[in-house]
Amino acid sequence: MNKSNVSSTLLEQLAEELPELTPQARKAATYMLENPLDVGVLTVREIAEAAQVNPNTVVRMARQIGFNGYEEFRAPFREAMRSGESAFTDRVRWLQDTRKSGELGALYADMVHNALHNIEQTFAEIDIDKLLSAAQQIWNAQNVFTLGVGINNSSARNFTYLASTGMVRFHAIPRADSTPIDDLAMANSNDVLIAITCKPYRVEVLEAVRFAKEQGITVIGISDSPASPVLWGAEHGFVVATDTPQFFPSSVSILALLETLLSFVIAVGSDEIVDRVEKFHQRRHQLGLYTEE
Amino acid sequence: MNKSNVSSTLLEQLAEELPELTPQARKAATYMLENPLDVGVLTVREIAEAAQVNPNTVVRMARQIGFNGYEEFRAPFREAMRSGESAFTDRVRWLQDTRKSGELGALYADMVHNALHNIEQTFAEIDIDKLLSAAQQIWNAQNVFTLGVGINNSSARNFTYLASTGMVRFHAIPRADSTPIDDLAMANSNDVLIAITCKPYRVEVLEAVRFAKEQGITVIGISDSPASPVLWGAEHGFVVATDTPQFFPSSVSILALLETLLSFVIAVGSDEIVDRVEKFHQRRHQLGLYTEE
DNA sequence: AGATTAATGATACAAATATACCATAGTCAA
DNA sequence: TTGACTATGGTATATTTGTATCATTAATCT
Repeated sequence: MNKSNVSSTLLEQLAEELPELTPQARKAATYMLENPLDVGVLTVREIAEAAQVNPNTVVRMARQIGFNGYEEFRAPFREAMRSGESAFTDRVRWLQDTRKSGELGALYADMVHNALHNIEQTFAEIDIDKLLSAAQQIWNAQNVFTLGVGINNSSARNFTYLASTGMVRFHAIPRADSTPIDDLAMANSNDVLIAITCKPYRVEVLEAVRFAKEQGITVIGISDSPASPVLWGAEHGFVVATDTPQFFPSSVSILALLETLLSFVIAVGSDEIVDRVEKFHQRRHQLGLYTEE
Repeated sequence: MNKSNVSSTLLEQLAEELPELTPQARKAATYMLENPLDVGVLTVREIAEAAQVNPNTVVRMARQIGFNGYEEFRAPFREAMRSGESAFTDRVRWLQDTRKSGELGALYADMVHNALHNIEQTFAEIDIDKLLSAAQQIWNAQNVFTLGVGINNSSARNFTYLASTGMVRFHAIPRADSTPIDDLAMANSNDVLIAITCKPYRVEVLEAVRFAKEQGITVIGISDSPASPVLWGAEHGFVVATDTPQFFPSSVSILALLETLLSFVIAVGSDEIVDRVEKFHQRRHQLGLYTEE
């Protein structure tokens, strides 16, 4: 983790001075901050082209930062790349270095290691065909309810939000001031329920799943154990890993799974979705919700 | 993404043809094999100097390998370094197997690979000391507001929910039917604002950050670029990687970062928190919210 | 041995590079 | 408005770059 390498401190400096820079220079600097590897490799014209600015601006930017020119500015980047110290070199190496730097370094490494391991484990266990058939049922459904209470509510909302930008009839439940079963009252066999709960299992969720099955709703269960009751009667079940060195479980792989599931739905759903998403964002740009650039 | 990267096969080819090369050319080739990073960065003269050969020899060597010149020979090296593929070896071998199983297998592998890579990249860039000082300020704060709109709202809620099981005065904003600034109206210099926004940046969030700074609130910014305006005036800034092969950005590493931040807060906050969490769950068990086992 | 060829180095040159210089388009104060 | 000033783009230039050419050396073979 030793980030005392030349380029990273230089990048920090660049980030600090970013607001002081002239608009075009900032555009150039922004590109370089986001693509530091390019700096070491590309020429003035090339990077100007990539950053969509005038080559001159690149040189001027380097001057505003305090160098004599682009060449001088680029030197430390090249040096960093040559010696391989440019970021994200060896994953294992920096994790090990981190381990040595005190207690918190160890905690940090554990957290990262766990996150990576959870994702690996989760996706290693999952059957692509099952994921696909779940995605198909979602695509064909009339309504899709995603149920998570407590910590998992945020995952349900995340998924629903993403899905809603391209498709209609996605609902995160329970809604505020409601209960899962109430929210499912109107659902029927054309609908899908994605139910998420991990140990210790929340009774509302299990009850909702039971209710859903009675109604003929297709149930996709997500849990942290293959023995979980949410998977019992579920048409599709996915098991995620949620370990942390902390008292709380990690939602990272649940989210990763949901994102992947959504990507499958999109793949199944063809281009229709893409168009809708574009319009969604266009509308928002027009509304001024986003800053330009 | 595709790890059948150009440079490595090129290097293999170079190694194979090494014996056929002329002595000086071999000297040059040997140096390049041992210092492939140099190739992407150095000029003919520079690398000739480094390899202790005549500049001409370098060009001739490239020709003997089958290129039109050094420039053409160097191109794949530069490209590899630009995209950062020169550094890391693939984490999970099973991903490559997956790749072969059809289109959806490739999508699956891409999603997983991205999730892993995003986490790696995110945590490789983050400075533990900064994370620690952010955690300390959170622990010492009177109120902690976590702000995310759109997709990031779920991350804010997730973090707030987790934190609230062990600590009081955490708030996810904007609350329903409210605006970020309204929710911050009561905040002051004893408080902390964690502001999350990724490209395209949401103006509400930027405005809230500006407002927060005026009020003297400590700002922790989380974004997907070191050039992001949320980081400009922020006391602490963290950059996360959010790439996906999809139209939507991934929240996975944001969540992983927040979980790690929370674990640091807990580490800073000593055992107090642990006790409270235990009581929190005991209470819930008593209330019958959980199923036994 | 000398004759022939391959390998290497020195120098020359055209293209590309970073940058200096100048012109123009905005921007703000008076 | 006008005028001063800043930011930006276009063009010119000195330098560096990759490469071609030629001279020299070393190796190989009658």
